[in-house]
Amino acid sequence: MRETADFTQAQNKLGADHARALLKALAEPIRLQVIEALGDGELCVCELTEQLGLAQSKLSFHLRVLKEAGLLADRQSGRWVYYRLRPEAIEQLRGWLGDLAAHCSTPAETCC
Amino acid sequence: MRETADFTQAQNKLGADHARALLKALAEPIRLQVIEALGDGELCVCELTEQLGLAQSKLSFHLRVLKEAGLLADRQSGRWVYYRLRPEAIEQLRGWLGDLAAHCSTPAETCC
DNA sequence: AGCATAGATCAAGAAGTCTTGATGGGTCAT
DNA sequence: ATGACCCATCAAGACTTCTTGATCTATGCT
Repeated sequence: MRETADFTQAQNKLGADHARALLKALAEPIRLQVIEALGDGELCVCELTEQLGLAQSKLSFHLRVLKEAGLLADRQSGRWVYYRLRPEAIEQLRGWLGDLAAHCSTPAETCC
Repeated sequence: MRETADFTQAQNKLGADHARALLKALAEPIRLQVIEALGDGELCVCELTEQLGLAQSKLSFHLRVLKEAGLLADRQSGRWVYYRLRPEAIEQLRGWLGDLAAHCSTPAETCC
């Protein structure tokens, strides 16, 4: 199972695949650290590498996952690439979870 | 990385580990199907097996993951084990995501 | 042009997760 | 007590994802 789709475009309604990509992207400690590190504003890869103490290619791998899920946006400036959060993505996921929870209100019944 | 913790207890604040377990649990198509199937109310394993067309041991594996994440509760009655949703877990995750998004509001600054 | 730095990508191996089929424990009916 | 059924668990293999180190491209400096 490979995640190749690019979910960068903002959408009001999240498809199940996009939601899964977001969930999977967030369910990883390193990626969560990246998210938190970017909470204070945009950073370039070298700064992130240093702050998190990660190998460059490892960080690059996780940045790609986050970006493909739509959680990050990047911007090149000279030699540097700056990554920043797209909080809309988190909000979209929250909305999706809300819809999911809304489906879970029917009263129980017997089975078998 | 093995998830052994039992997050069944309701808590107002979600720890990062629990949040990750929830995210990971939801980021799987079969487990999502289970959640959706249980949206209409509690079902026993044999019903789920039939509805989703899954091998029994496969379903059992995923039920365990969902239960350990706190998304499901179970109840034994005679020979049958009934599983039901714990929508609080989804709400907790929504809350956690809200907190995460709240951290992402600081203005950008230069780096390197 | 030549060199240094930032970062992406790739291939191979390590680690994690899922699937499959077999086994075992508990409950009920006979 | 025997047998049938429901379900959990286990071990082995299949498949994904992550890590590591090397290589490659692009930018900018001298």
